[in-house]
Amino acid sequence: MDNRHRSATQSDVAKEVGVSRTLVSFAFRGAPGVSEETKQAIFDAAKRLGYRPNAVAADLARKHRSAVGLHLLDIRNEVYADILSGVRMALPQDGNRLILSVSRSVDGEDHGALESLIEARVGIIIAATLLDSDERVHELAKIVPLVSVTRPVDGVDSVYSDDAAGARAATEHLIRLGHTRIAHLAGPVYDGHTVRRQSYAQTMRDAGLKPLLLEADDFTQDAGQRAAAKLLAMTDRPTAIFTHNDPLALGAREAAYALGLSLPSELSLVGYDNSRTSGLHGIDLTSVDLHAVELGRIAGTVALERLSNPDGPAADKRLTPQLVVRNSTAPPVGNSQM
Amino acid sequence: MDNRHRSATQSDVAKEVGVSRTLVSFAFRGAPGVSEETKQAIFDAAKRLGYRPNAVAADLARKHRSAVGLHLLDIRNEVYADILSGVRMALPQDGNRLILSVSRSVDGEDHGALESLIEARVGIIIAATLLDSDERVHELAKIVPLVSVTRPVDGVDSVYSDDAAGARAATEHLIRLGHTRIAHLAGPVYDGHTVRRQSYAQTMRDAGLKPLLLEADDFTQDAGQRAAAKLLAMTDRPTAIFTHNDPLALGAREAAYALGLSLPSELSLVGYDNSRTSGLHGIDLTSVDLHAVELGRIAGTVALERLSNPDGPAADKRLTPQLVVRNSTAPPVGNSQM
DNA sequence: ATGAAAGCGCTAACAT
DNA sequence: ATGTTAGCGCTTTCAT
Repeated sequence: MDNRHRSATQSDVAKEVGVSRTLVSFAFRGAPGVSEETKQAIFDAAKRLGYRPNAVAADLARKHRSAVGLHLLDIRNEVYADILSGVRMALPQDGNRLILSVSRSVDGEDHGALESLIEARVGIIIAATLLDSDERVHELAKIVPLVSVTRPVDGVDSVYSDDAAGARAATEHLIRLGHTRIAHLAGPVYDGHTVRRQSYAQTMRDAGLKPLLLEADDFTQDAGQRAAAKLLAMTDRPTAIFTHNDPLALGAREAAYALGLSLPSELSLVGYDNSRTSGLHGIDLTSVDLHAVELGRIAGTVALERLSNPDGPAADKRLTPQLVVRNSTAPPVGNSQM
Repeated sequence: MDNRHRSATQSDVAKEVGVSRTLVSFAFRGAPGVSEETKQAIFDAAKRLGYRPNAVAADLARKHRSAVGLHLLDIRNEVYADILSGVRMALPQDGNRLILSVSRSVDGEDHGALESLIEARVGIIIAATLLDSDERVHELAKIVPLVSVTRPVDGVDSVYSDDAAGARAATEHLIRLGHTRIAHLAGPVYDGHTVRRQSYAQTMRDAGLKPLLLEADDFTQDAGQRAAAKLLAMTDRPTAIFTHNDPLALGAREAAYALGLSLPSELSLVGYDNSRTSGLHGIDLTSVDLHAVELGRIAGTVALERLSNPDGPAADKRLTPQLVVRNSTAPPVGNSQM
């Protein structure tokens, strides 16, 4: 009884018109060698029968796979939504199916996610963000072409932002304002995701300052709030915090207000993402723009290229992030020593 | 040369082990009737050859289609990201492929979007939000099972929030605070998407007040800012604005600040969505929560049910929204008369 | 427990 | 211009 929605096939159309299936196939793909007359007859019959091409069967018959698998770490994070919309922009209107896989939670074990994309026989996987180990990423890349977004992986198509430069710009901005006790609120640690913290630490040391790093247990606003609360409870609490991403910064912001602190006079804050929220009046969060939409757009383009040229050299597209200074950062006040 | 990534098939495994394809198929689906011994041999060989089941071919061979097509109006709107994550929660870990289709822009012509989902032969389409005419929705539903999220459609599985109640609650909240010049900032008009404005207008009239409605040309923050700027430039400008959604409200907020107004003393604002942003310190936007994640979760559940019972009666799940009062609303001040 | 064979809806040589 | 035939990788009767 599953045939309630069974649709007509090429055979049905062929029978109706009185021609072979081949002609129907040709007609629908605009292949040459079908007379105008029969073409019309075929389209008419198709319409009458409500025939729709079955893209899946077509893909199976053709050898090549055109579907694009998109893996998103956390769709509720604006960055990933932006990447998704960038990818969409790059893909042709009606060309490649987009098969989505979103991580359930940041459990580090993205296993199932990519696995299901592979079983769906996508022609390529765009992954933003891969949390797996470098080793495993290489294994996966052997099975299916991979475009790593947000994280550079050797020998694998990579589209990312220069995190070292971004973190340096953020840290230097705070140092230049006169801050000395600058903390970095990082996320959980994963292969390929420690660039920002390292660049921060290096920049601090280069300035003769002591790095103060705290890891949040997730990349969310709540995690940021919890972690920042600890940071702000310290006897010699930092006068500035630079966070791994905007949600974390927004969480830190809540923690600060909960303590009655006011920004930026008593605490300077720098986020990372330059999400729409950060530009809102009253939020005014200084943040590093990593051009997420652009990242997605380029990733989509790279994927398309890879699909048509499987053996070309791995792409390595690095965008330069941009520090957007707003009103959440200011020089430290003299009496904020305690 | 496309075979660089060609993976092993059941035949390859069968050959390697020295059994028939049938056994391999059985073994991988856990079908009964395969001895432990051969099962082991099969799995071993599969591993050796790097065999991966081809879910697409399997779907083709089986008659029923298990893939779920998800249509999202605007992924950069948090509501849709929430719906997506709700849907994900409802679908079994590794069960149903999720094929995504996102509208390029709000051009009203979602045509291609759903069309490509149909050609991808998904078993069901979860659509949030359908902008098409009622008539066309019914046509589509004849071709493939449809779950309409966010908008009730007669005879079609629908999962939505009681917009009339939400809009009424918002409007009454403002009336109760003492406002009389309350404007409604609506979005572009589409079939099935005028409930909020109508409920607002009705509530106003019921209170003996005159509705003041303005349509933004999109559902975005920018559109909201543009439209609100007009509203606030009126000689007898409203003392309160209730918007169709949060981005629109956030835009109105920017417009207000750009004019040097302060909230909520000089302008009360009520949004709709209760997005994360609205709860931020300094934003504090009073908003109607439509439980987007829950909407998605239920839609996923309904879709699964429909897949296993194509002929059941259409589901009609209506959630009750909740007004969340924050600090963007207050009584009008006496001297705000102009 | 195991295998043979037909078929899912389509494409792609290879005829005619 | 049109038709024939063999697959694509898998599931599923039906035999054995």
